[in-house]
Amino acid sequence: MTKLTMKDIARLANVSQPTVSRVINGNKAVNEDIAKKVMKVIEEVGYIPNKAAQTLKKSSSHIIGVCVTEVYNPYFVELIETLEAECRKIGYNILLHNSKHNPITEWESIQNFLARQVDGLILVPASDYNMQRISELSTPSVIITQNKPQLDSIGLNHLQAGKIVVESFIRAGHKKFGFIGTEIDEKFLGFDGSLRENGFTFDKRNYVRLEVTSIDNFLMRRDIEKYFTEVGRPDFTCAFAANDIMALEFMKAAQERNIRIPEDISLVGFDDTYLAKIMGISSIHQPIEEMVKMTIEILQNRIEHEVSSTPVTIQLEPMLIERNSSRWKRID
Amino acid sequence: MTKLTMKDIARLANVSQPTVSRVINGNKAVNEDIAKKVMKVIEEVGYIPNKAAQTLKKSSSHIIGVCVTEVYNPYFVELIETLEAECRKIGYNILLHNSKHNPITEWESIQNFLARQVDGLILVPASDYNMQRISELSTPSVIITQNKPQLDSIGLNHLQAGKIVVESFIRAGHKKFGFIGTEIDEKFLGFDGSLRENGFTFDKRNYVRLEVTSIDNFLMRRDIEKYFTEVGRPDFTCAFAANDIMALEFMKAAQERNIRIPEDISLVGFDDTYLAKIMGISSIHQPIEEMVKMTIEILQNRIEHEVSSTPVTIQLEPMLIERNSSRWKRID
DNA sequence: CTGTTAGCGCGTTCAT
DNA sequence: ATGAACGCGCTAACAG
Repeated sequence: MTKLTMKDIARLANVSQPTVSRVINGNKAVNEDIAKKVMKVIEEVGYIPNKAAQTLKKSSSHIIGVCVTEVYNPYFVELIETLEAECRKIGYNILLHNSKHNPITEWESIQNFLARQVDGLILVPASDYNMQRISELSTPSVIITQNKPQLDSIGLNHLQAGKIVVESFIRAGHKKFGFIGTEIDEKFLGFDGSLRENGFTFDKRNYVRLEVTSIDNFLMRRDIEKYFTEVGRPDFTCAFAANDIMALEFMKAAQERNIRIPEDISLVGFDDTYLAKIMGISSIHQPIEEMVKMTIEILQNRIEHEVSSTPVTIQLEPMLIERNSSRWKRID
Repeated sequence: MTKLTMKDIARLANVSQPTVSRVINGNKAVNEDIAKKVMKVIEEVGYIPNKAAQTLKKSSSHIIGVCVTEVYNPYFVELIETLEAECRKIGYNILLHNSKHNPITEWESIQNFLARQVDGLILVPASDYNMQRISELSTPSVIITQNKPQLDSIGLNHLQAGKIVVESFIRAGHKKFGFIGTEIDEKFLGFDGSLRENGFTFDKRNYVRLEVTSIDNFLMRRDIEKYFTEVGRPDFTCAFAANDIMALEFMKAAQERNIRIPEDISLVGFDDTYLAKIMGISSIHQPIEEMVKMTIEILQNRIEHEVSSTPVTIQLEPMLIERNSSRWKRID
């Protein structure tokens, strides 16, 4: 079966090609009987309009380009799934790329999106590197999970997240604090800042540092093992991990050294993914659905109304979900 | 910055539009100086060719449509990531859909792929429902993870996987066998068949059955809880789970009831995902990279040579990776 | 080597 | 209400 075009349908239905176009696009100005006949032919032969031609003609593809930084973390998978579902509801498809935290790759992806005539971009940014030129694009874009001044963005208050965790640790009687992550980000700054506010200081040796490039099981485990080898038994009684995977990896590595969670070390993760739920790890909840819905609303607005006013910045508040990994009162 | 076309570049470089096209497509029959000038202009203004127009002209989009059944299982995430990486290497993008085990959704996705002029399809089938009409498409397609007679397919020998697991259980001294899954599939048939061959029978009450629709943490857990509530302490000393998530959920639910893994119940999962690695769950390894590479090779062949010979069927052999969840000799 | 011409499949005037 | 004609941006065939 060779590809059919509108012309073929027109011939089969004894009408002109524009009439077929009108029928397909629900143009009312067309005789009902003719419309029915055309529809019948379309059904019979299984004709599907060529979106490349439609895109070319309307300079709109009904595709949203999405670029995330990783998919190892189930949080992003859930994010993508929700994005896809919500986009589908309003008639958009998603073109998905993975920058793997690499700004060069991110920019290549964006070029590709533009070449494919996407109507909008949704980005989990790999770094600040591309933000400026993204803001200069004629294609509207929204940053998700983080806030960036130059662009429409919708993120979580990471500073506040760090603070919430510190406060819960302090309430539970902890005095020595650990952090598990890849970099000095806002989560850490909130964590560190809140410690100071409460009269504590963060001991740098309690930073379990993973490489940004350690985004698989083997590499993360290696970094954590390295920490234990260098430091021995950790000098903290509670720890905040930058995401649930890190929390889980740390928990397993600790348990193998007979460090009990939460008795010896209380643990809080980030993202509140299914991993945290299954494993009973406390975690900072990110309201994915809310974020996604707002993101798409903003984007759709930009696409349809093209109002290039000042960037919209929305910041959602984090919530700590307490589970067994941190349900422990410290008495000493 | 409004969208630029080849015509604009041509004007800026004082050449004709087809010359720009030649330069971009690396056509050698073009004066070097002119080529350089054109390239310079392209660089300066940041021109990107319109792929919708290219697609329309060449009736080839350089897109592969991929439709999977779920993304909750990290196995599929890894599969998708590998597919994307391999496709990118040969200049293809991926359009990703999720059928959520629904054949209707699957067919809609395929229609969408065809509308977008994809050059090929890669499918994790939702059921046999669409196989026939997929085989009648003019767009080449390959089924991955399972074997289907009508189509090119590359899968794992699931029967053999069930058999391997049974044999390892028997060697460890087990006599009462459990299965955790959603349906009577080949894994189960291999498991059950091998039990018979070895003089055992599978007790239906030892089937921990999850709904096909239970593809998230909450629902799977509910199904497993239901099993424990109905059956009480399971009457098996070893169990084979249809995937790693199920294995993990079962493990956690069991442990909460003071059933020890592996001492009381030895456990083997399926897919050998990072979950199994982190949690020390034995699992059947699926050679993702090998599968993906072969899939793409077959597809590329079909796309380029269009040889519609008989379907290619490749079946890879499973391998059991033993970890702590089943390292236990049963003596009774 | 380069420019002119045509046409991919569709939506959109403009006539009728 | 319908058809003829045009053009979206690009590649390919053909002249010159």
